[in-house]
Amino acid sequence: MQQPTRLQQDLAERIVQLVNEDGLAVGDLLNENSLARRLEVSRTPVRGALQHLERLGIVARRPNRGVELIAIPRAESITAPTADADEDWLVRIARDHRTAGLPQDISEVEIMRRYGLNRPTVQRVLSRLADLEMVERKPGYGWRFLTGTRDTATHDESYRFRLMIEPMGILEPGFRLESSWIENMRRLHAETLERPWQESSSVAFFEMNAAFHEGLAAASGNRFVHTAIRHQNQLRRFSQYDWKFGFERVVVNCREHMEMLDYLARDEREIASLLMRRHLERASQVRSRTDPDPG
Amino acid sequence: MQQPTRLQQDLAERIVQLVNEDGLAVGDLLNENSLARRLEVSRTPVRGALQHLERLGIVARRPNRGVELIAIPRAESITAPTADADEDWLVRIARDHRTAGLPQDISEVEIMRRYGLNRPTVQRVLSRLADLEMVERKPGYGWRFLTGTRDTATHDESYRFRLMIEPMGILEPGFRLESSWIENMRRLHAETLERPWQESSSVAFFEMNAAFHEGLAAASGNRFVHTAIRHQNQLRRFSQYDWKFGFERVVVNCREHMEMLDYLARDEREIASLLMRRHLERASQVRSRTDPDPG
DNA sequence: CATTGTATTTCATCATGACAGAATACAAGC
DNA sequence: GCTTGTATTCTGTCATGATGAAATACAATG
Repeated sequence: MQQPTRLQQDLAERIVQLVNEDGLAVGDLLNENSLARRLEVSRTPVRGALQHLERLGIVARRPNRGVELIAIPRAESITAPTADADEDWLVRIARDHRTAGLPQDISEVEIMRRYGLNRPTVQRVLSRLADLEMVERKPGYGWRFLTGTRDTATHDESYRFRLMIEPMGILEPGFRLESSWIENMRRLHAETLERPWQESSSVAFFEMNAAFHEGLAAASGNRFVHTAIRHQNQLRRFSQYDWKFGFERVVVNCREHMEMLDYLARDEREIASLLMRRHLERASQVRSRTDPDPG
Repeated sequence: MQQPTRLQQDLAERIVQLVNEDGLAVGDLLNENSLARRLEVSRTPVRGALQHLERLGIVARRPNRGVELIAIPRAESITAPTADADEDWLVRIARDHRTAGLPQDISEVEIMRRYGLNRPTVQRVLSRLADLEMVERKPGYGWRFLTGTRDTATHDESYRFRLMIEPMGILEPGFRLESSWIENMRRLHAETLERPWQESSSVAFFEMNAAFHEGLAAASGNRFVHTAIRHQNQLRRFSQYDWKFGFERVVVNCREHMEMLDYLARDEREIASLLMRRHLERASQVRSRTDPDPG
């Protein structure tokens, strides 16, 4: 075994996390069985993860005695480079269509040819795009892209939908926000404001933005709210990876987010909800200024 | 070719529909090419559909001249018996789990064995169940059912989510309702009230109920509202196919729906929206009476 | 006796090929 | 020239087998 599996990398990360949470020290012994039980997985992939950690010099195997902790690592040092393989194809295909690299109607084999993908992958990607209503199956064979004429309308519908949900989500009875989450978000926003803006920052900015809204949706305690917002984020990911509104809009966005965080930290949810409403209303108008709706 | 394909049956239905819409009479000729163009499909499946209609005695082929209409059928006489093959498995598997016929954790092959399904079908079904958050992939192999402890909470969350969306959907700027849809819904509801209630009516009642809410969501003109409600209906389909609240609740439900239809027919959308809010609030409390929440 | 090491079984994914149906092109008939 | 008839090509689904990884059972060791 050379390259650790996706699962093994995940487990390695989670093991490091557990080590930190349990406050273990150098020299302590880890136990394959209990790790497997806590991670809800069999011993086999746990061993793979431990071998990976061994190569990184974090643990050392003591035959028949346990796995000794050599160094306490930070979680970041293990993080796998690849996130979700399919996700990248989703974004790439959607973009290629927008930039007219792909025809409106297309077959699965055509995509296989163009991108050198195998059929299962293409099918997964297409069915995910279909969930997002970006493509649909044609009656006979093939698929058809749905975006095109409806793009500007979609934008408005998306914001009106979020206006129904996000402010109300904050008022859900089960709403509960970790203070560590708030702190983390504050830090990320502050860093974004301090760092000079570059073209390459747009993806990171988008993801922070998405994480903010998704985190609040998750905190609502209402899984349907959460699912709906995750869905929205995934959709917006296609069209907004290339941020074209300049840094001043980034500043406004971060300020508004941080204001909400302030009130949420004090559990002033009614105010936060109102701020969210205004935030979304403002954001929805941004496009109209730069790219006015012909309607 | 013996049995018409799924696609061919669909096309047969749509051809009948077109015949009715166009007001064609017995003796008129149909044209394969134009049908294929209108149905956005090649001639091949159209021919299959026409052969199907020929066997049913609705058309007759006139070689090299056209396809003659022998009888004007009602759309219902063609309707295929099978709706969506996967859908049935979805419902069945979800129910089998609820009634403890299936273990909490299960592998794909286990499902293949139990139901005699092939792997692609199992994978489609499982991934759809995963979209509905009824199952999730275990870290290693296999799947895990998520329902169980969370069922009562899910019920409340679902209604609160719908309360955010459905009343607002009626107020969407793009809202537009076909008057034929209103009439059709009125008729269905009236029939439900007149006909004696039987156990077997519960599925039909559920589907009418779902069609009402989904139709209004579609009318909102906001595709995200529509998608979200479709999603909710699919979810409720699993737990509510067996209606256990008696006929009096059916009566209340139909009356409330019909009241909304009255106002919608007069385009009194604000009132309809308010009625929808109250309707959902009442419906959400029904369970609490018959099956009180332990929390 | 608890722990790791090893072997076996089970599982899911991928690759390949067969097959049925849809798309396309061309021929034939009125 | 427009229509259906026929043949060919293309596409997607299903079936099968190979492969690598996870789950499980058992052995070995301190």
